[in-house]
Amino acid sequence: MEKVDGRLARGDQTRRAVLRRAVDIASVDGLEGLSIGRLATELGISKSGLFAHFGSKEELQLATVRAARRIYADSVVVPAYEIEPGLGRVWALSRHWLDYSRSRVFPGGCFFQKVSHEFSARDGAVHEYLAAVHQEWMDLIETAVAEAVERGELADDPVQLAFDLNAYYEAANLASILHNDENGYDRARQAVRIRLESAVVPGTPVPW
Amino acid sequence: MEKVDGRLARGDQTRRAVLRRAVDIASVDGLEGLSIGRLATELGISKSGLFAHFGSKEELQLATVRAARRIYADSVVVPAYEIEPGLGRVWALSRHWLDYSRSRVFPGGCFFQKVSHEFSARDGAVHEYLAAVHQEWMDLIETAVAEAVERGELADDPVQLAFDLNAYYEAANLASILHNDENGYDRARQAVRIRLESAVVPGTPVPW
DNA sequence: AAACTATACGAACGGTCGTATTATTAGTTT
DNA sequence: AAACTAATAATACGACCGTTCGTATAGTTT
Repeated sequence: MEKVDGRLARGDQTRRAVLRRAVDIASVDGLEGLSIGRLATELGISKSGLFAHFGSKEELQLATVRAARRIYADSVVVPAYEIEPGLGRVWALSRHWLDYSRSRVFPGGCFFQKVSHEFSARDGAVHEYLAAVHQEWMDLIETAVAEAVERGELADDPVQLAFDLNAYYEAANLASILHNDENGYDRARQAVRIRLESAVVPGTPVPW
Repeated sequence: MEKVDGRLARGDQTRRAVLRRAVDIASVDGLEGLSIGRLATELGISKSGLFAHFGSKEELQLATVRAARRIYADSVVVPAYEIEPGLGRVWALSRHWLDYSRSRVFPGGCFFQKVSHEFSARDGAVHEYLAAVHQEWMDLIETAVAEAVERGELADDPVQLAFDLNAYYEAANLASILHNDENGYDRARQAVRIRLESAVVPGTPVPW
């Protein structure tokens, strides 16, 4: 993948550029709307040259999802994990998720919401990978909540609370893109706060 | 549209059959995955004959969304409106929505969640219509909540509560299709109950 | 310098897409 | 039965799809 001196081989540079563009296109038009010819034209390279990097459309789609997962992790998970475990981290996770959607890290809003719905009712490798990423994400929220419970800051079922929080995020994302306004984010932020307040152990200092 | 004796003209029968199949396909593969050739083949009619009913792909898509809206209204809104206005109706709305998703009125789960995400970041008539239907739906929940508030059964901001409830519905729908299990529905039902309990005026008889 | 590998290219393939034009059938009206 | 209208079909079009192939070039290794 990488040379010893840190530079990228020629092919990896291309691959990286392709995937950076691919995630943006897919966040708007989906992984099927992402066509190889269109991608090549937009990047000014040949269709066949691009194709050779992946070998099949499905491999391109999988690579695109993997690339999006890295960007997502950097935008949401990493910053939230800089906060100490506990209620503060749960709150940070919520804030960063909503910022990630609002700031259009992907131009079409949350990449994963888009393509998860696109592939939700099909089968194949892409569906399975997306289902795994979704589960991974839910587990991550549940863990963050469970840590806050262990510390005596929250008292609630982590699975239920994680479900609720994630529901607010996604509803805000869809509303903002569909209606092109940002009201949903305030609604979601409010929903998160109310929901956390209903679970917070009295006396716990609160991060908002 | 309809003859005086109640029978449908030949063309309307075809149109109806086309749209019934179209909503099913679109709920699985989206409105772009819904191709005219495929639709004609599955119905055993000619592509050109089918095409003549709509005149363009976009018109077919719009007609499909309108057809889905009718089915949705019959499955969710009508049954909920048989209940008296108030908390009972809000609860009925939630139950019927979750049943509508769970029972796969559309094989791919909620038609509108699917195609709303598909067209969320594009522009054109389909996007606009879907945004309007989404708003119409949110208004409907808000109204149901507001009626319960007027009756002194709930005390909360109707817009906020409607946002939260709808978020639970959609999260359950996605989880159930993506992972092919029904746990999400119980989670959502629980979330709705908890959220309503947090807003219910003490002394109000509760419908669950 | 020669041999080899990685990368990119242009051209073409069989298919399917949405759409347009023209013909044929079925139903209704006179 | 003839005339007319509504509905369906047949055929064709250019554009784009994912994919394959043969070839050219650039970079590295010997």
